[in-house]
Amino acid sequence: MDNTRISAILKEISILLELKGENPFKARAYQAAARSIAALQEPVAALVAQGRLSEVPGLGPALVEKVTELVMAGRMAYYDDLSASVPDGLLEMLAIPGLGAKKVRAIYDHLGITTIGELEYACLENRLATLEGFGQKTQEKILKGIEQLKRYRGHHLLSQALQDADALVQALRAHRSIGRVAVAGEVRRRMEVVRTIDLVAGTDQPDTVIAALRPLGEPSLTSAGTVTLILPSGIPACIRVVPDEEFAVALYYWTGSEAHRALVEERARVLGVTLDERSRDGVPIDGSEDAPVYRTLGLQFIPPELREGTDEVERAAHQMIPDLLTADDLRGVLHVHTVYSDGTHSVQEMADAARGLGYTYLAVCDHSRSAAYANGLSIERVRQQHREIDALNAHGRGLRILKGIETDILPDGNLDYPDDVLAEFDLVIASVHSRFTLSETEMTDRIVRAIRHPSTSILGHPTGRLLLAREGYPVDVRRVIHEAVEHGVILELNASPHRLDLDWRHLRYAQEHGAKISIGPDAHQARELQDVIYGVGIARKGWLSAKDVVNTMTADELLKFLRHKKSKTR
DNA sequence: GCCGTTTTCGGCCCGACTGTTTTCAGTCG
Repeated sequence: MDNTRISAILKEISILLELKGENPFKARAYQAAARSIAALQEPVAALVAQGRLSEVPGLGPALVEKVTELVMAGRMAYYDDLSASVPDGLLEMLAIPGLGAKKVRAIYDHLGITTIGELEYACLENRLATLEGFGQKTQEKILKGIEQLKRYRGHHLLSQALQDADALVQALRAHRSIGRVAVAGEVRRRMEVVRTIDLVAGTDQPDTVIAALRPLGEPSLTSAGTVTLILPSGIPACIRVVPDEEFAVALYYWTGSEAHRALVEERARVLGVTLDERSRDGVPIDGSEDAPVYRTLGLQFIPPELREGTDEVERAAHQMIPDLLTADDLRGVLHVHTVYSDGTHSVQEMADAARGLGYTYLAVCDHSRSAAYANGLSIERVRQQHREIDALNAHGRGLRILKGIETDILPDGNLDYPDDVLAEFDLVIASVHSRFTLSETEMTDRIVRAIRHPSTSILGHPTGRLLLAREGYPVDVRRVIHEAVEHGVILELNASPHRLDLDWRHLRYAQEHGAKISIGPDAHQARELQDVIYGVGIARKGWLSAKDVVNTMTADELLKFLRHKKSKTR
């Protein structure tokens, strides 16, 4: 059992304890232990074997015993009992905005409701509003939340889908009788959320595909030569099994999107060519990729991320598809948190991890003082962190640490420190973390005010959305983009797979209007530095090239760029 | 349930908002 799974179980116990109304500090202790284990560099199993589990912070005698049981026996009686005593539906209800453990408990205790479906029905019957502590507004809010959840249902984060797609590809490649294998569909197009994982496998033996995938679920063959299965994560997968010589066209076809295919087929029609899901004019096009499909139509290769049916085919016809950003173009990491605020690793640990990934600089951007929940930095602690960064930079071993901050944009649009303190940072990310309920005009004015502050370098996660969990706050994104361009402020493409904000649909508009973009992982632990790959996918989807993205610069170039901006606006 | 010390139990992160109340509980970031 790996650390991720152990951490997840401890986290679930903490939620179950809250739902049962147990001592909240006990629940928090489990949460702390979960976090602590997630941050460990070595496997818990190894610590158990060496009798060193008690050295992990947050693990006392009781938890050492329980975690040891989990590792040795593969299960924990306490968790099993707890889990059995709480209906699964109650955990799902917690995803509804405005519903916390106490309210869910009350709904269960007084109305006997155990599923979201029943809850919806009770709201429609006006039964919730009569419950003590609840009212009309709460009932409406819950109904709205349920509507939102329904919209999200059947969608999955790109990060999970990519991980699952990898596992599928590995499983298929392990079989010699399967030729070419590639990821297609929404995952290949790097949609921020996906409904299915599509793959194309070149073989005339669907049975082999089924055998190869049996360890991952219960694969079955549909009549159209498609193998389907539901993965352990809950994501459905479709593997299109085609003869190897039809691979290239099938990969093109199943990558989509439908709108893109319509444009390509129109192009083919004009050229007097027929293109179906298998061949061109009945003749297969050979290739391990689908580039030959585009070549045969006289088109420049269209990277899968751009295949959304806008103007990509027209651009390709005129050789106007730009060189898109690649992960190798990035030299520095912007926007990570450390133990100073709500991160799990120290400045040095984050720096070591960034160096290990080949980056040459790292901007540490912890939370500012108003973010009490995230242990935001007082002015004194800012200075303390700066001293630590200076000391680490004195023998930097190839990685430079920049003094950054993620400052809250206060409700009135001011930043969270006096101007003289803000001037001490190399880089200032300004983000909205509170008061999401302003009107669009008020919110936009608030953000514009922050953009106009001379110290603001980057506008963090510009719309504040959390994918499959929370809509962004209302904001006039185009106005924000224009203000940012005018005042030399960089727009963040937050690469956390939960955010991917700014959205790629806005990124292209920003790029066309001269905006500069930074890609930041918003990492709260070392492992999350690798989240930049999701940002790169979305950047490509937004038609960005290396020149549009500021962390393709060297540290010196970036600092010069930021200083220039400051001197211009002061 | 953990931690630290006050060596045997008290404190554990907090401020603001919202909706329900009529002084506060629950949720959220």
